[in-house]
Parts: sequence; C-alpha cells; structure tokens
Amino acid sequence: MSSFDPAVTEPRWQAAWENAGIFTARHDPARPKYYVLEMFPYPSGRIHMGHVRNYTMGDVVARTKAAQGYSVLHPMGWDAFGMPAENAAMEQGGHPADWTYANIDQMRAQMKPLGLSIDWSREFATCDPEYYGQQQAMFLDMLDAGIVYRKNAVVNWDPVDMTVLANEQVIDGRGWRSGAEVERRELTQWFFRISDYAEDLLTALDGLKDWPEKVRLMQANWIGRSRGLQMAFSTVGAPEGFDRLEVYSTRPDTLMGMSFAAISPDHPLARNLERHDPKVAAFNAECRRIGTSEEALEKAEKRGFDTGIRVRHPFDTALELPVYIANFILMDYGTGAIFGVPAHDQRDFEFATKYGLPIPPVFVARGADEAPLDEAFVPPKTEPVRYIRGFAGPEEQTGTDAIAAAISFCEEKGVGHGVTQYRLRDWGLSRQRYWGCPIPVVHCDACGVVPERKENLPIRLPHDVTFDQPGNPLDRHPTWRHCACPSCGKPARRETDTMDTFVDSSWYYARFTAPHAETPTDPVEAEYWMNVDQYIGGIEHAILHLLYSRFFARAMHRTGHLPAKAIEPFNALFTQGMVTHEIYMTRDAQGRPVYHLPEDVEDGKLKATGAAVTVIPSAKMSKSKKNVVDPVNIISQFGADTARWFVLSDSPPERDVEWTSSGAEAAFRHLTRVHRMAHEAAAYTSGPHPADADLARATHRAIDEVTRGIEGFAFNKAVAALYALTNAVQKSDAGAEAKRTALRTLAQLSAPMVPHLAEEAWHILGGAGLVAAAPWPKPDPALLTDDTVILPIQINGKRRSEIKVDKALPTGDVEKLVLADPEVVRFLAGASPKKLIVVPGRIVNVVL
RNA sequence: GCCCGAGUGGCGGAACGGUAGACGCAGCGGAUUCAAAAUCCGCCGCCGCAAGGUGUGUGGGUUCGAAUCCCACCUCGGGCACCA
Repeated sequence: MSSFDPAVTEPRWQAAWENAGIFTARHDPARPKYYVLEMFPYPSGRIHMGHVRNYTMGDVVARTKAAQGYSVLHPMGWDAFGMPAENAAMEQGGHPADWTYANIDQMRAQMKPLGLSIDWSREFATCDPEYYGQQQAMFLDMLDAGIVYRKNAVVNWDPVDMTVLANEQVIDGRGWRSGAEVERRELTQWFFRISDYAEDLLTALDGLKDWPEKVRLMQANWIGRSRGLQMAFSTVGAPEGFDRLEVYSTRPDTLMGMSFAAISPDHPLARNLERHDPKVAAFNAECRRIGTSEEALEKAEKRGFDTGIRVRHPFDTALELPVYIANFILMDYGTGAIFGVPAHDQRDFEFATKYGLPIPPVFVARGADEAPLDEAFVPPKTEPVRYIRGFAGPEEQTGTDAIAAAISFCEEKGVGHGVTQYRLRDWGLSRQRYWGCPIPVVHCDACGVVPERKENLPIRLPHDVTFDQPGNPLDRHPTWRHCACPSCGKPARRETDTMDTFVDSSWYYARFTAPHAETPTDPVEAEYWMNVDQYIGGIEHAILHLLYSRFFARAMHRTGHLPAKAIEPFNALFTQGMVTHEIYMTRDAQGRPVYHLPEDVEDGKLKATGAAVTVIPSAKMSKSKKNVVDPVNIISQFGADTARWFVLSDSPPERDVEWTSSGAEAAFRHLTRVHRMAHEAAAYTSGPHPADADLARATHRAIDEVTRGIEGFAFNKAVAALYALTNAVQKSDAGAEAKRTALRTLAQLSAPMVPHLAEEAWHILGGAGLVAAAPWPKPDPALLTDDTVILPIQINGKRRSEIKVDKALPTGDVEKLVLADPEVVRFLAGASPKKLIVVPGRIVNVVL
C-alpha cells in the first residue's frame, strides 16, 4: 500500500486535468452555464492565506457546478495598476511594469499548485495595454454619452513633495513621506455621473435577493436618499451677490429651534470672505488642513468662525441669527450650508454649547414638559412627540409626519420647496499618477478638451520614466504629452492624469467573457456568460467596488457594451471573512515590541533562543505583526489539499478563520485517514452484511448534507458531514462492496474541496475516469427519513424526559404517552397540567 | 463621529423560536508497542460524591418555550468616497 504523499500525487492529478482540458470554459448553448468569480487579486508578489480561502471557496462552487452538469466559467486575472508599484519603484528603483509583471509570474506560480479549476487561457492583467485600451474606448463612449464630465474637486496636496496624496498617505494631517502639513487643493478632474443613477442603484438593491442583507443595507445608506426642505435665508451684512443663503435640511420641522446657520469652509461665501479677511482665511486654511476624508472631518473637534453676517428667520424676520463657518459642514452634501438646531442634533448641540448659543427645544417627549437639555433630544422619526415650537401639523405627531407637514407649509408660504437629495457623490476618476490607465483626451489651445480618436488607442504609458523625484512622471516626460490635436491637427497636450484603479475593477468580470476581443466585450459571449452567477470576495468591498461595478455595468449597457440583463452583473454575492493568526511578541532591550513568525515559535518559546513569547490574540495576518503563514510553506509541508481543507473547516465562510498549526495537522491527518481507508477497502474481500443498509443511509445523508452545505455556502457544515461519513465508514461492519461504494461517494463529495486526494481515492477504488468529470451524486429520499423519532419532553420549558415514538403517531396518542411518562407523573404529583403543547415530530412541553 | 456586522465549552464552531454544545482541535483514560511515534476505542460545558443546579457578552422584555425575536448597553471587526 502506497502512503499518502501529496508532493507526488498533487502534480500528477494537476497534469491529468490539464491534459483532459476539463477546466477550459466552453460556450456550449446546449448546456446551462455557470460563472463563478472571485475578486481578482492585487499582484503584491505573494499569495496569502486570504487568497487561498477566497479561491478555494470559488473552486468548491465551480467544481460542484461542473459536476452538476453546468458549463462553468472560472477565470483569474490581476488588478495590476495602483500605488504600490510606484512606491516600490521609488523605494527600490526599477519600473512599475517590471515589478508588477514579475509579481504576477510569482503569484501565478504560487497559485497553480493549489489545483484550482481555473481556465488560465482567459487570464489578463488590467495593466495590459490590450485591456486598458478597451477601457479607454469605453471612456470615450461614456464621454460621448454624457456619463463623464469635468469639474473642480479638492485633493490632498503635499506642499513639500509637490504631489497629490491618497487619504491613506495623510497621517494626522501630514504627508507620510515629507511630514509636511497637508493642504486641500482644487484641481479640475474627470467624474462619472454615478449620482444620475442614484435612484436606480438604490431601488435595484431590492432585486439582489442573493446578496447579503448587510451589503444591501450598507449600499442603501451610502446612497443615502433623503427628503428635505431646500430654502433660502435672506442675509444681513453679506457681501454683494450673497443676499440669500440656500440651505438644505432633512428636519424642516425643527426650523423654529434654529439658533445659528453654518456654512462649509469651501462654500462660495466663505471663499469670498477669506479674500478680504485674513482671520477668515486663517480659519479656512486651518479647516482645510484636516484633509479630505469624511472620517477626519467628523472626528475633528467641532469649530466655527462667526462671520458677523446674520440671516433672518423666515417666520420671524425680526429674529437675526449668526452665520458661522464650521469645519464639519461638507460642501459636497446638500448646499454646503445648514441651519443649526442644537436641541435636536448632537453636533449642533456641541457647537451651540461651545459658542454660547441658545438651545430652544422644538418638541418634547409625550407627557413631558420643556426642560433644559444636557444633550440633543433625537428620538426615532417614527415616534410621536409633542411640538412646543411647531408650525405645521398637529401638536402631537411623529417626526416623519411633521417633516411632511413642514415641507407643505413652507411650499405654500413660498419659503422653500421639498427636494430629494442623495448622499452619493459623483465618482472622481482622475489620479495624478503614472501607474494607471491613461485618460484618452487631449488639451488643445484652439479646440479645448478633445477626445482621442479610437483608432489611436490604446494610449500607452511610456516606459522610459523615472521615480527619483515626487510627482507624476507623465507630467515631466520630455515627449509623451506632446501630440497633435485629434480635431484640428495643431500641437496639443495629452491629459497626464490616469484613471482610478476602481475603474479597472469595475468591468473585468465582463472582459473575462471574451478576454481578447477587439472591442471591450463580445456581444455573443457576454450574452451567453453574463451574469456572474456567484461572486466571492471580502466584505471590505461591500460599498465602493461593488457600487462602482453596478454603476459601470449600467454605463456599459447604455454605451452598448453589455446586454440589458447584465446591468446587475452579480447575481449572487458572498462575502468571506479573513484568515487570522495569533501574534507572537517579545521585547528588545529598549522595551520595544519585536514580532516573530509562527514558524519560529514552538510551545510558546522562540525556537532559536528558547525565550518565552507573549501571545497576543488573533488578528488579520499582516507583515508588520509577522503573524503570517505562507501558503507556499504549508503546501510544501502538507500539500494543497490540507491547506484547502483547513480553510474550509471549522469557521463559517463569512466569518474570520484562525489559522492554527494543530488545525493544519488535523486536516492532514484526516486526509491521510481517508487515503488509508480507500486502500483498505480496495483490498477487502467480504460479502454483503446487514450493516450495508445503515451505511447506505449514512452515505445518502452525507450526500444531502454536503450538497446543501455547499449550495448554502456553509462549507464548514459540509466538512463536518464528510467527517461524519468518514467516521461512519470506519465504524461500519458493512461488506466490502458497500464500503467501497460509500468511499467512492465520499471521494465525489470531497472532490470540490480536496480534489487531488479525491482523484487518488476514486482511482484506488476503481472509479471510472476522473472524479472531477463524474456527475454529482443525488441523495435517495427514501434513505433520508427515519420512521421513529425521539421526542424530548419539557416540563415548564425544561427538558426532563424523552419518549421514542412513531413519526406518524397522532397527537392524541402522543399526549397519552407523555402523561404516562414516569418523570411527568412525578412532576404532576397527581395534578393535571395547565397546558400540553405537542409540536409534532419535534418536542412536547408540559405546563404545570 | 457616522453606517454595517460579530460575540455560544479550554479553543474553532453546530443548533426551521422547540433536547444548547453536531463536527473538529486540545485534554483525560484505555488498547496496540520492548518503548515511542502512528493508529484504534472511550470520556469530555461549569458547580456538585450524588440528587440536582447552572449556562449562549451585560441588563431588561415578549413567549408554553429564546443562542435565535424586541429594547438598552459593553467589547471586537469592516467601511467612510485617492489603499486595493
């Protein structure tokens, strides 16, 4: 009997699959198709356990669907543009393209031993000119269709490095390299009109039945539809042209509780004032140092600057209220100006407290009297409250009703009008960086902004660039930006901004259906393969990537690149958890923490020195904490099947899984056991046995549980069912043929998870052909049900006894048996029960 | 700060509102072995000799019955528009 040696068998079966060509996606109109996609990786250079988990899950689905008779598309590619390649070029020299393609080669070489059922013939990288050229073609179509436009927007500007910084490069308001205080700068940038699709993107969420509810909720909140009042205050003492101040509020019912107005530091009025008043300029500059991220703005201490300007209250024009510039007002939302109602908004409350403004309550809880507040009173809008400073609708009403009444009232009085607003902002796609898809437009002194001609695509990135100085190398390239105007032919300049990498990942799923087409998509292939039937990736992409992809599919449809059915490109979504590991730490002489790789630690001690390590609870694997397990090492030690089996075991896929060496060893042990059992069963000689029927039952129960586990994305439960079947075969007295049959089924059911071992076992047990090509087993319903059932008996909700009854026994007979049960008799002590609840086939509860 | 999740034995977890702890890990006992490894068999929430009690982050509530539903809170994680 040969021993279990994955290092030998895994490459052998991978070669067998390749020779059979069974993973090549085939456009076969006679068969239903199934498109499985995992979020493609960024080519960092090394795969990590998170990748293994993600791709193994997709592989389980792909292999199961293939066995169930679908024509499966399961592709792989690379999200290859982005900042890390430029950072590497700056830090280590070299070129982003060389770095990226070398990383791709390494990662592909690390992935192939996993034995994934991927159609590698469809592989591409988003930095391939063949890919980004088609992206440029779509950009031009979208420009033509009015989906793309230019406007000014703020960026983080590092005044020392003279470069634009990403939010993650701004640390405590300073540039990560230069340490200089970051400024906000306005640049003219390209935008997608995603906000035009806000309503559709919101309402269509209801149709995404196979998406996690939490993702739909997060997207709905992100889009943030609100109904409110837009109105103008007349101003006193404002500069010319600012005699009115437009505000938007979702709580117009609280208008009588207003004690100030506030505008964004980027509001036109604030900008006007700062030109004449150095104090305003200084305050605004201070605000702009917070950066551009909403998180930073919200967390910053609330500060304001009294402009001296006043606004008149629309319902009491004698009342004049101060206008502040405030650092927490966003220019992008509403009109960039608000009226502050401190009694019913916590931010306004803090602001009013700080600046000594009045806090008049508009409403109080039902039955309560007006009293000074020590925090804002913000009950749910659905809760009825009593309005003491209301002006529309009854005294007692819900916030929702009061808002509607306030809008109607204001519209009647001509004070303002009801509007529907969205929090969702247009998608800025311009990046002042080299390693991205060039935006295919030309700036001509005579013709303005001119789209490049499609026949000139792709506009390729120049290779001869350097990263020895900060800023965008495209800007300082000696020749690249000089070109002829596509319209008038005179000398002109190329756009040197490139596209946000979210653009690249917003349509790769469509490109996989025809990766080498001469147009962005091939209508015939897109029609057959779209949509993605199952998309799998991290929850961190719940909002941006998925929302952008949903928008882009709509934009592609409008420009003729996708069929109507593909505007929601992902039929089903699954978001998987992270792979975590304990962190091992010691301290150096200065008391600073020093982290250690798991492979250098044994029994809580460093292998090298024997020093005890501090164990910090599990966290996401990260290089800085060194709590990483390299899949390459695991594969060389145990084989790919062990890594695959581990990441599917124990934890539910949507939750984090903690990697432990004992778990990996257990996985390996289990696979070894199955291998050994296959050999033993193959050598068995014994006739039929009465236990054969029980084993068949166990087998069919496993078919049922594993199939439901896989289809319900509960791989951990499928794994548990496979353990149970393995145990059942081991303990069974069944005859040789019955055991072989059970083990062949075990091999089939295991094949999506541990495909190499499954092939090996299938082969040993005399299965025909490849198990990867064998049809998925179906459970026999007759073998799934039991005639008798154990019925637990509760007394006052506590389990006290049980009876074994025929499943079909009428409730009346069950009641008689229950009342005769010794435990029940003992508890009743002669009395009769108050109530007797029989849930047929499940439980009995006796209420005393 | 705002939005969204998650919390069950020593550990990972299982459980249509119906026997809490399936399955795995660790641990303990036994078989096999000259011995060990490997393997196999059994036990295993906590308190208790037992009877029994108790138990799903905390505190309330709904229900014949709550890990599951509702309210409040605590802790941890994801996202916050230029990280991917």
